[in-house]
Amino acid sequence: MAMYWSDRVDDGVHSGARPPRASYVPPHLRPNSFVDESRHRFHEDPYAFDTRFGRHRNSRQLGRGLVGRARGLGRGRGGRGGRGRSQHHGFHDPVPEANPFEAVVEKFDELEVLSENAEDNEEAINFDAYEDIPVESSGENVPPPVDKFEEIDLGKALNENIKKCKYVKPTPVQRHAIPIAVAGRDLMACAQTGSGKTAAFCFPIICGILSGQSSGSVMPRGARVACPTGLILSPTRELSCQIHDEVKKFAYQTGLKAVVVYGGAPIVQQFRNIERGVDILVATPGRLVDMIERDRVSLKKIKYLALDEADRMLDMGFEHQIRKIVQQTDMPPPGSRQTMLFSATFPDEIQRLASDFLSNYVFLSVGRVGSSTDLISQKVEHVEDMDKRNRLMELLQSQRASGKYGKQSLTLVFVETKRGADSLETWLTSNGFPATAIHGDKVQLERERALRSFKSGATPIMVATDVASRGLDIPHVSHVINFDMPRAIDDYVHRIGRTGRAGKHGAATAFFNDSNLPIARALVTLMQEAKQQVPAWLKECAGKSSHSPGDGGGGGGRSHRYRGGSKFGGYDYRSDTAANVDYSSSSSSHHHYVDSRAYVNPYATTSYAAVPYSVPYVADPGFYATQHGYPAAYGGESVAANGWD
DNA sequence: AAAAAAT
Repeated sequence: MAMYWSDRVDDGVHSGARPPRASYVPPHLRPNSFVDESRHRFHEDPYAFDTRFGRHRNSRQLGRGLVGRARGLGRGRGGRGGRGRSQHHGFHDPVPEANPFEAVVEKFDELEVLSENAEDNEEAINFDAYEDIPVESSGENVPPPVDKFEEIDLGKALNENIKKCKYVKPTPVQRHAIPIAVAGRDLMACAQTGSGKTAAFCFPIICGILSGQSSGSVMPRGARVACPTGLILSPTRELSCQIHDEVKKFAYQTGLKAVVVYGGAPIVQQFRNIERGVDILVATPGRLVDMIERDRVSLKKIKYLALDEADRMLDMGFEHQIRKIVQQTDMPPPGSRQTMLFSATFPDEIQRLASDFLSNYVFLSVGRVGSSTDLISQKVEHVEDMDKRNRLMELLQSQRASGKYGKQSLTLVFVETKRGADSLETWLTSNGFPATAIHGDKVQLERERALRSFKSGATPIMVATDVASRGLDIPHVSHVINFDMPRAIDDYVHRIGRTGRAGKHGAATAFFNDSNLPIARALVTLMQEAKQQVPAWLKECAGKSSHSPGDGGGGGGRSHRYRGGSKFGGYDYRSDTAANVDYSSSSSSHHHYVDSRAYVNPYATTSYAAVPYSVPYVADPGFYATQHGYPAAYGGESVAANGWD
């Protein structure tokens, strides 16, 4: 890569000082805008989507730096506007911002076709299925939900990007969470897998930074400490990368810079990336701690903190690191920053831990209906360990025979151990099934290669440990097989959530035997709430199992309490904690929205999701009709989406 | 007894 400004740095200004890295120039030494801009034009030239979305190059230039200022004025909040940022990037950014939409052009083509169909079919959508969207919010003065993105002033640039993402309408979690977050409130949000959580916390962060007053990520003179304004933490490297890809799309041409850091990859390159300025840092905990300890990242400017898969982040293995990051650094305390926690599952105990990080927060729970669990046909088979491979083979053969196999119909197989993943992959491959495997013992490059190969359909089967259970948005996963059941029901929820995304149908098959008895009860409850047929033998197992780690009855160890009695995927623990004096006061309010119609939503009858659900939910009786067969309409039509979950 | 996450 050419180093445009290294000369400039070396001559004069810094002659006596330690020579900076060739790739790094402190913001105050970067060249002025006009010189830079001409170079920009040259480098940026072929923007595929420009014609596609009818954008003019002028508007792109406008978008760089000016938009923020214009918006700031428009809101009367002024302050920093575009100026603070452009001191270290924006017009001055030496590295042209890559077009984050280019990579998904194919996907857009697909989407256009599908959304046309969706419009045709719109009236066929079974809105009875959405009759009782249970949305519950609690906390003081909860900002009301919106029905359209336009109802919130997210700013011109962000609105443009939302359009480019083809998000026509907010998903339920977005409708509720975005107004809460844009109002500056802390938030604990429980929303189903595949329901658009990433955008729900990204939009407010981007919007907030753009309109904020702080000088944000401008680096101190001569220092190489990056001071991001927004921090997004996630539990796996791949998920962090995925979030980063989304953030780049949402923040495109806003002048904001998003960088991702994670382990298993050369830290030097990541240092280079953050040195160029970072407004929004996406990270896995370990690498971030490392960078903080090396004084390369400071969290003192953090105004927005988001934890994705927050329950996992506060789980035993992670809690220490998270506390270190959130409570033992120079990060501003709750109240001085805005904190948002998102997950599909939120056990009480984790909520209790999480409240340490929050200040007067709103709890939001968006229920199952219209979410992935309703769109996933769940099936449990009693299979002994020694029969699992044969049964898996039968399933795969049956899928192949019915054409539900290949690029558009991926199968994700979850196993318990890393070793198990490797051996199953080998076995599948040697039996003629193109499979790959992903787990934490593989080097990062292999992990990424496996994921790519799976996504592309080159190997339509992927064997995975729980490294792939959370958050990953892999289009076209039509079948999730729990070859080994997880120990905790929450993990089951996340695993099956890899299918049935963005309104698409999915199937989940679990191999269950006596070693899984501990989660039988929680599994039955979960399936019943998702209106799934539960085999009689499984109910019997549930009766037999004394205490499951998921039903709230168990004691000791990691606790995954599943609220059998709740209609919701999540439940504000504050509302049944008498001891919690902070929130049981009369000043707190408790909203319970049932149905997009009960809460007047004239748009609910047209399209429900950001990416319209094109497939009406109709329970497939054929799924259970045959013991081994798979339904013909398996998987339905796909509506690919990004930023879901 | 498992997976993940820093080197």
